[in-house]
Amino acid sequence: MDKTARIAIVERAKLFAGLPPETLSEAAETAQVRVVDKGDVVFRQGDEAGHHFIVAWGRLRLDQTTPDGKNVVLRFMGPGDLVGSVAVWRKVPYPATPLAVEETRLLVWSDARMMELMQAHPPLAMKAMNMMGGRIEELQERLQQVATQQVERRIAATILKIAGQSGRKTEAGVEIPFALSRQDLAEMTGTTLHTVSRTLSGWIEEGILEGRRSSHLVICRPHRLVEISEQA
Amino acid sequence: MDKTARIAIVERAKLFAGLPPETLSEAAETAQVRVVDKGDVVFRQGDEAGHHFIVAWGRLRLDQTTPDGKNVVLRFMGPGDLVGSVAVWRKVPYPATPLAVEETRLLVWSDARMMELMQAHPPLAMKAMNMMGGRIEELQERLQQVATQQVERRIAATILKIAGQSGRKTEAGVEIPFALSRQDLAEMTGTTLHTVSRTLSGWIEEGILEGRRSSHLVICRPHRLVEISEQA
DNA sequence: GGCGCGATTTGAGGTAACGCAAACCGTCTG
DNA sequence: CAGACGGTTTGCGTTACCTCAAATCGCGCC
Repeated sequence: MDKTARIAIVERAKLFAGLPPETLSEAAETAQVRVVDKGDVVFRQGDEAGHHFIVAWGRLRLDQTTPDGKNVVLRFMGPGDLVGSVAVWRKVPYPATPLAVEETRLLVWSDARMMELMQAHPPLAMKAMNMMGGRIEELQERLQQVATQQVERRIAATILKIAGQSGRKTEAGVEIPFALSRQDLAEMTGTTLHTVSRTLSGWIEEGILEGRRSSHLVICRPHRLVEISEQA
Repeated sequence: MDKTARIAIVERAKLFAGLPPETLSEAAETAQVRVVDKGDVVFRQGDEAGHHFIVAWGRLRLDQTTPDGKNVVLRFMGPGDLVGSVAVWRKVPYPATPLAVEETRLLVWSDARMMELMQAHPPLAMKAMNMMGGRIEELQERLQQVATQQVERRIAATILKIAGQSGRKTEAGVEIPFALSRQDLAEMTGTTLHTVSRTLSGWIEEGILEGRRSSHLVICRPHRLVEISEQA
């Protein structure tokens, strides 16, 4: 990966978006590159946090495992997303495990390097706070959903959110361009894969979705899903 | 409120803790003071965000109302806690409403003033990120709880967390020193006040708690509550 | 002291969603 | 192509929790 490519990645990253070219250039130069195969993890929940990552290509699923062995999917992350920084800044162990659901390439900065960058370029700190704020809002919204809405609405909202982040238009509708299992959806919405399967089956019957038995999900009637996600 | 008092408050605030005296002094000088009566709000969800607040004395309940009229209690806040900043930094409307559950006094900074402070004192930005990170972790933990654990465990964990933040030792046990209704607990744990009431009744029977019919909750056997919050 | 309001308690019945279990189906492997 | 495997689908009994409803209590107010 040459420098131009790195700059392009850095430029697209939410953390650096809109910053002056010198900043981008310096950030790109000081980054390492790391490739993670499908199924492998970037780091593990509980590891000491020493590095910041930005996704260049690929897709990660951020998992949190509870003491009693249950798993929660906190979010999916794609190009431009920042991974691990919250823990590094707080000097606490990584609170979750990012697992590659497809081959993924990341830019890496050590704690020290990122610190230098942020001190040399103050707007970076502002950007970082902005991003963290976004995470807080997202989490508050999800908490509210899980706490007040019933399963069908949560599943609909979750699929729509993923489609909004990563969906691609095709002839048939909006496609989610990676393997998203019923188990994943269950662990994002706080339900069981059985309930997710039943719910999706229903929607496929009604022509809202396509994608029986794995393959990628395609949303044929997004508007209908929105209705479900908003229904009283 | 004189300057010494303000400095004492600023010093205790998590945002300023450990910073050099000049910083504290400058922060204290540039703050306004605001008093909010019990039952009144500091601002409303949806208002344009223009001010940062730090709780000096008193207690706030942070409420988020959903489009369909349901309410979620995001957290309780006491002395030292920062209110509103996430929205100000993100330049989005306040996403929730802080309501005073007792008379509360706050220090106030305009967006511009806080910006100046942060530019003059870079460690402030670090502190701010640290606090936001803490919120993220807290929210992730609560999401995990609501998504995977059953109601009894969630209520136990919530009471313990509140006791940890605000509890006071008394002869009978740890007391939660403000009015915490069953409705509040229900809106924090994603259940109904009926279920909370039944659960607490059970615990009072068993001597784990005291506090039938309002009055303040007292935790007589904290260890037992911890067991419940961890039980498989 | 009597009254009325809001919070709490408790009961009874219903149901959304879970847990278990079995069948099903692509896909990869040898 | 047979076989095994992992994700999925579906049925059925169970249950934790909700909803509706009523009784009870504490407190402030006149």
